[in-house]
Amino acid sequence: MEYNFKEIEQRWQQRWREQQLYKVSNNSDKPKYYVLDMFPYPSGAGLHVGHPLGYIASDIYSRYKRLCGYNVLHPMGFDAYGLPAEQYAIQTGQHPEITTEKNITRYKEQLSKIGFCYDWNREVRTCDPQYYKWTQWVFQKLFNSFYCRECNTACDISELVDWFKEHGTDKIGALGSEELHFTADEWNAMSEKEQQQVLMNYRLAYLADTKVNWCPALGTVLANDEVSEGLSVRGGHPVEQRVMRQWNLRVSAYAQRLLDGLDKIDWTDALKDTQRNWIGRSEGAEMQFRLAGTDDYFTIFTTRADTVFGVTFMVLAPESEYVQQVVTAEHRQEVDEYLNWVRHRTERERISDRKVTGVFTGSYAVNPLTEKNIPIYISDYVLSGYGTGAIMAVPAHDSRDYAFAKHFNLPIIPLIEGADVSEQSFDAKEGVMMNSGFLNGMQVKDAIAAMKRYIKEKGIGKVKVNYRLRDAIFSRQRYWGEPFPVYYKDGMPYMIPEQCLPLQLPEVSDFKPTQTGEPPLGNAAIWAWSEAEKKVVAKERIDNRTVFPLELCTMPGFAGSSAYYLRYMDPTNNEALVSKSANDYWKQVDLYLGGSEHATGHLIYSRFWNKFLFDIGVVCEDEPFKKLINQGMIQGRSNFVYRYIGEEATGNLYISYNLIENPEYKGKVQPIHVDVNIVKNDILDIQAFRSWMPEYKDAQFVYADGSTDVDNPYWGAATDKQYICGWAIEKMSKSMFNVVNPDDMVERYGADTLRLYEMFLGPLEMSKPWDTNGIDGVHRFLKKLWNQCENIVDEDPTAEELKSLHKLIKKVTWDIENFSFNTSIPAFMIAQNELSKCSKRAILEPFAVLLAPYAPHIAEEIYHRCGQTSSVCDAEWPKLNEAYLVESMQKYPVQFNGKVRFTIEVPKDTSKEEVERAVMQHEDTPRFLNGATPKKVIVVQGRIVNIVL
RNA sequence: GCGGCAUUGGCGUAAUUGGUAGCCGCGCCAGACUUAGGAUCUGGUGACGCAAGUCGUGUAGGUUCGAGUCCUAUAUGCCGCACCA
Repeated sequence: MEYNFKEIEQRWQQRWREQQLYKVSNNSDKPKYYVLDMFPYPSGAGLHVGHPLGYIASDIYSRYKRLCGYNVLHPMGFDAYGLPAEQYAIQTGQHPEITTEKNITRYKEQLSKIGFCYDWNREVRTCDPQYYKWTQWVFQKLFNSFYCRECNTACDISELVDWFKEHGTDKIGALGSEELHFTADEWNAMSEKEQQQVLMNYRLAYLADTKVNWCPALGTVLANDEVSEGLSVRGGHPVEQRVMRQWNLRVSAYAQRLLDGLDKIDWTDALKDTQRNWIGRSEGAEMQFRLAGTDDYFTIFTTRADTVFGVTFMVLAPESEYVQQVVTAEHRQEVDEYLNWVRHRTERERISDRKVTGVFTGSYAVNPLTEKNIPIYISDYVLSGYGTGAIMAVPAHDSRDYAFAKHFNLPIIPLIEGADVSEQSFDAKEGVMMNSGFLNGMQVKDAIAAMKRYIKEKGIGKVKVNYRLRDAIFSRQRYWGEPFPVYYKDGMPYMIPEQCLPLQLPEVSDFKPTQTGEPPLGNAAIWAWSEAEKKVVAKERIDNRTVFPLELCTMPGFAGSSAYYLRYMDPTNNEALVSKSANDYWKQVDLYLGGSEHATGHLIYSRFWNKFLFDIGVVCEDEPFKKLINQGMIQGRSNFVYRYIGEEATGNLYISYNLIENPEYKGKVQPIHVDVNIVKNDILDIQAFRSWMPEYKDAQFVYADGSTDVDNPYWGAATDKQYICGWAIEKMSKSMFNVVNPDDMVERYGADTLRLYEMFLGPLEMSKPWDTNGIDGVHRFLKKLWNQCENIVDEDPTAEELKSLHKLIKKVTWDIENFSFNTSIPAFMIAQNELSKCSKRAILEPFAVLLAPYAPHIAEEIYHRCGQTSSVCDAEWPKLNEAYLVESMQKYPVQFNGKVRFTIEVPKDTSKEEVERAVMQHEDTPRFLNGATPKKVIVVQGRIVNIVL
């Protein structure tokens, strides 16, 4: 009978739906296991064949865990807020809600065809008010919290208020943007607004004038991880720096905990390194330098305290607050010109053009150790956002300072013995100190420690740890996002009452930003907050006494994705983000699968968000994702034809790829992308090409063998000749005609084949190109298996058959537990081949269970042919019996992986002959050898390691 | 510049972790069945050699009885961070 995958797959998918087979309960005696995929953003283009890779892997693992007796949570949802939907709305006038809904429907349709075991009852969508209610709720909690350095946890802001009432800022443990100083009396005398301004300095979600990445093309600000090389990650538009009043999240407060937490979780080293890098902890010292001729000091940060004796000048960032204090009258004009020039440079210019620039301020600082006066410069190579925005320059041992010193002809004092600084600086932290007073003769490492002690004793500085991690900018000047549950009274933000959440996204007349430069929510007619009525009312009613303006920005994409894994635990709860009992049961995500592109975005924010929720007692685990695997990207594999563009070219002639280097064609061909769907194994389907696009209707070819149909009026007859296409690995994209759609694959080969083939392509974590050639191989395997299962009989299996089965059990179990899914498919093929004559129930039933995670539809079918009435999903994972392997080895010794390995002890210096004799006499030997003579015995100093038969 | 990962037949890859390198698949070659095949089945397929055999995991060294696997350099490619003091 033919393998009718379409019928089988549809029938089973329907039955799974009807029986709610994948519905998961929060009450179970079974141990829990939580497998999560990073939920997709439903774009208009639909899924391509690369998207399901991770989903298939997680589905295999989920199904395996279920077969092993776990209660497995494996949900799916949609990250539905975001820029593309809104930009589409601006272009077409369609409401993003409608397009998003349409895209989600399409995604679900595509996903369901592949046969995933999601519990769709738990689906979440970030744009659903019942979902974003809790995003807004967490935001309010962040607003009402501060970070306590002493207890290392987030605390309620009311505790801080109580402290201020009693003690002012004395012995304050709260972490703030700036260090403030006031007494209890001063606090109590402050107005409501003044107090609110002070508290803003400590809140975990706070409003501040921040230097932001402003993207004019997108009309919004972007977070650091959304910008790369001065361009927006989405769309690649230029980004400029601007100071704007924005919501921020005090992620930096959690820098150390985010770093420490990495040691407790099972992520790859690569990903942990990326996060460590992003957090960027560096230990150093803050030092005070006196401004010459005054009693004013300013503070710098350095990791090379040992090099103070080599400081020959100072540099301030252009934005540094010290600048105005330091610049002298005669240098003011020059400095202002420079500052102006710097301000008008875009981020991109600054990155691409790194020539040395700077200006002298006219002032001098005093080196605290040499007591010498050193000039103070301003230069944009010093960043205002890191450390204190001021540095001490050590040109001999820092390449940037070196370049600056050379340019301005400043002295360079080497501090390390043997370091040649005539051509370049010596940046390595190694060697013996010289020219450094009491540090002379010390190793660099010891010198750093000694200097830190020294500056602490002398009171000229202190040990300090700095982090590169900045606070996250949390405002977006866009429509399609979560509204802030915030209104403004007297210029200060206030939270709308918790019981009024969610604050629903209003209708607007236009999604574009308003002409006044306000975000699109400025177009909403009904967008004001009535304190008395506790509800949203018409904007025209704003009087700033009882009715107040609401916040016009929306939250960024990462807001909704930061806690979605918690919502799956308890998706319909209207009383809490997640109930205590649900959270206690599911705890944290055991296995998280997704792309590594989220390493410094979502995966940092989510950990921050979770740690905060842990601090305030909402969740019981400090880390959200116990184990994380990054699946590789699937790239496209494009095909090309080569149009002849030499003299006498008609623009109609295409040269076979193998000929394009020939002298007559070399340099005279132009590669043109051709649809990969009309190419097989790099051979072009001539007829399909001619009808692909009108311009190729009369295409003529020089074929692989050099023959041509240029002069052949009946070129249609030449289709038995081969035209070879070139190929390249590129991003999968419509414009390159290399997009392969999973629906097409399911249509042609079935979901089971697609699932197997995606795993077969290579290791999960590796990036690899999609190449449809080769899918036939795994499809053939399923067809053969299908035919083998036509008439299943109840006979006792032979030892050989049991051996094949148990070999497979061992292999597949090991593979899944080690996420080595690609190596299971060869094992299945070998086993099928070995068992091709076998149609016994006792073999095929466990075989079906082993196959079920990979190819669930055909596995169900085989399982039922074996007489089972329940789903294969509720079967038990086959038990491995090594005895079958050993027992069969006695009968078929040579067949056990072709290799037998065991160890026996023999005295040292035993000759090879004696060893061989010892092997033959060893009690284990007969079992393996069965009378045969070993072909080769490998002896290792007193031990036998290998016996080859 | 710093950090991470990779490099094995014509191609994707495997080698359970230091033990016969190349499993499985694609492609290719040969054969079978076909009126026919972009169908199916069987066999072969790292290189050199008629052969026995020799050589082979980017390159060069090292550790080891034994290295694709460990160490040290080096080259190439990919990824992340980057004027972070």
